[in-house]
Amino acid sequence: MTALGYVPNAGARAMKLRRSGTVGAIFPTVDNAIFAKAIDALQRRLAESGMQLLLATTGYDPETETRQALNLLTRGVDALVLCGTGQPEELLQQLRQRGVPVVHVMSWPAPQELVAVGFDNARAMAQVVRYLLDLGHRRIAMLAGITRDNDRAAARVAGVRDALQAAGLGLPPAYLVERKYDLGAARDGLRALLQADPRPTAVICGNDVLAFGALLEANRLGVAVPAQLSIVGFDDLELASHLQPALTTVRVPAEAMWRLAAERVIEALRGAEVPRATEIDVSLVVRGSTAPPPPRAKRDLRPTPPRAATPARRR
Amino acid sequence: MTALGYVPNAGARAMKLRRSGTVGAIFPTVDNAIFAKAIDALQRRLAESGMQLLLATTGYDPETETRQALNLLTRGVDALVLCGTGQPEELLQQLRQRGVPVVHVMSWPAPQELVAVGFDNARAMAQVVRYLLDLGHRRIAMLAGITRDNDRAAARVAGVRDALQAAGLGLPPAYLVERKYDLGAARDGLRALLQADPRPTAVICGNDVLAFGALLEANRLGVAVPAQLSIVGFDDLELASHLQPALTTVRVPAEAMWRLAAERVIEALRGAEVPRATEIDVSLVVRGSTAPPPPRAKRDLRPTPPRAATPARRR
DNA sequence: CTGTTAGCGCCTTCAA
DNA sequence: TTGAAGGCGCTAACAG
Repeated sequence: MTALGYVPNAGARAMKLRRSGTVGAIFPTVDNAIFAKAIDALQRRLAESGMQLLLATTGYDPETETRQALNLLTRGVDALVLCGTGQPEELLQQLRQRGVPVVHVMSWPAPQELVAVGFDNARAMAQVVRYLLDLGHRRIAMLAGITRDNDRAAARVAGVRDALQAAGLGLPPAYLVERKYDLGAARDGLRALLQADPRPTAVICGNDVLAFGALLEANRLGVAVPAQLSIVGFDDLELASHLQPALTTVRVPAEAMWRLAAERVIEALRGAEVPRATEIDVSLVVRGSTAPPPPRAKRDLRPTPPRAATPARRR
Repeated sequence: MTALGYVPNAGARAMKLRRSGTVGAIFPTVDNAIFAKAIDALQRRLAESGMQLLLATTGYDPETETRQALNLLTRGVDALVLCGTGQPEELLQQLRQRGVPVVHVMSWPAPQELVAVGFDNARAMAQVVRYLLDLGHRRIAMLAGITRDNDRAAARVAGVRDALQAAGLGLPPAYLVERKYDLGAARDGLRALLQADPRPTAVICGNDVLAFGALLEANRLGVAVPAQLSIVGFDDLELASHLQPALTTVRVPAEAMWRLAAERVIEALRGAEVPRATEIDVSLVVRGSTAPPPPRAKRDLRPTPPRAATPARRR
């Protein structure tokens, strides 16, 4: 019978068994190494249990996320994996009443009723801030991702802001810039931050892509990293350790986290009681892009006399 | 009725309509920006036509590719998108007799009976070789991807080899190294090539990831790019234009190519007659990582007296 | 242990 | 225009 090339029909199978062996995952985009890793890990773990991944992307738009979620449900997915916990309430409610298992990844803590596997974005950033403070930095700026409709990006900004406030500092408007996660935007963001007066001695980036852009732009502008400017990223992508200087960043065990998310899905589909929120540990990896601030900048917190902003040479 | 949260059941629908509205795509891996772009483009174009992407990966293993293809068919995909044309004959035959539309992407030309959208990997590389020859290079080496089970990687090596041979040169074993597509392996590969005597004055890389690694390693070793060593990549990933020096590379219009592949799928599912093989134009983008060879190296083709190999400092 | 059958939810056809 | 019914391919329950 296999000689005849028979393969079962999944539609009929799904109809009878009332499950499709298919899990949906919705990502903001797939064009970011951190999500590529996620897809990879999810896909592999699900495949090990004979399940297939159905992929959808939202372009960071919550309405699209809702549409895609319903689309996937129509497609008969047995469960959903979502990024973060910031989904529209109406969507969450609909998923709840439909009884589809949902696992939220990358955020922790999470609202009571959600199943989540993630890390504490704010706490991680607070750790970064404390590290920079310990080095002697006082002028700490942030090159953040777009926080709108992105609970992780927002939590990272909040973490930085709160930690700075706790240290008697703050995050003034000129020290906070939001940019898309691409190298061009990141470079532009760094230039904007370098216009601030006094100029920051350290820039915390919302993720490694932003940090790569910042690093490249600093190199181009002749701003020495880390001597004149410290840069910190988030994610620890492969490239982070290869750049020169190597990037100090927050390591996220993405592979393990997404694998665990897949496991939660599988448990839930087995009918097992799954833990609500699971925290994944992240840690600061110190490399060459951070150092104490230059002596002149260390002295005080008050504005230095205005200087001409570094002119942005054309590429 | 939508107020009750009704969504149709895709299984039943698929059964009745004899199509699932689902297209399968099989990639070697998703953890490479070039494939991430591909997934993104495919997914978007299919979504525009109300179709959903089912994703599978092979880890560059042809057996896994066969298994995944059958898996996807079981899942009821209406069509398949595959990378390259190097699939096992038994798989292609099975797909043919089953009558599933299949589109092969990234390779051109393709065997008569296949529907393909791709570019001529060998010709693109020949163009790179000619460019380097015109600059005056004679010692041209290649840092290739793993060619086994990868028709694109193999075609790129063949393109380089043939073009060198046509110029009365060749690609001796010491000038050809194959490495996985990751930065660590690429750096190692560059070190290996730099041991060759005489040392190459230009290195053509199988893709941009390898080129990034080569560039980073050259920087670390203090080998000036492009003054002492020219480096060429393939793909034109975002990072290529941002690195210092910016990478000379072959631009592949990935977005357009994958979109067209999706279009071919859609046409085929409409029952339209689809063009067999469509060639996508690629072009060399000259940036800062290539220049004429250093004067000393330019002189002759014969081995220079052996020197100590560049010692590989630890990172 | 093997063989038969009902029904999963939808769409299309045919009847009223 | 609205309504009823068959069958897509499978599995599980049940009969022989």
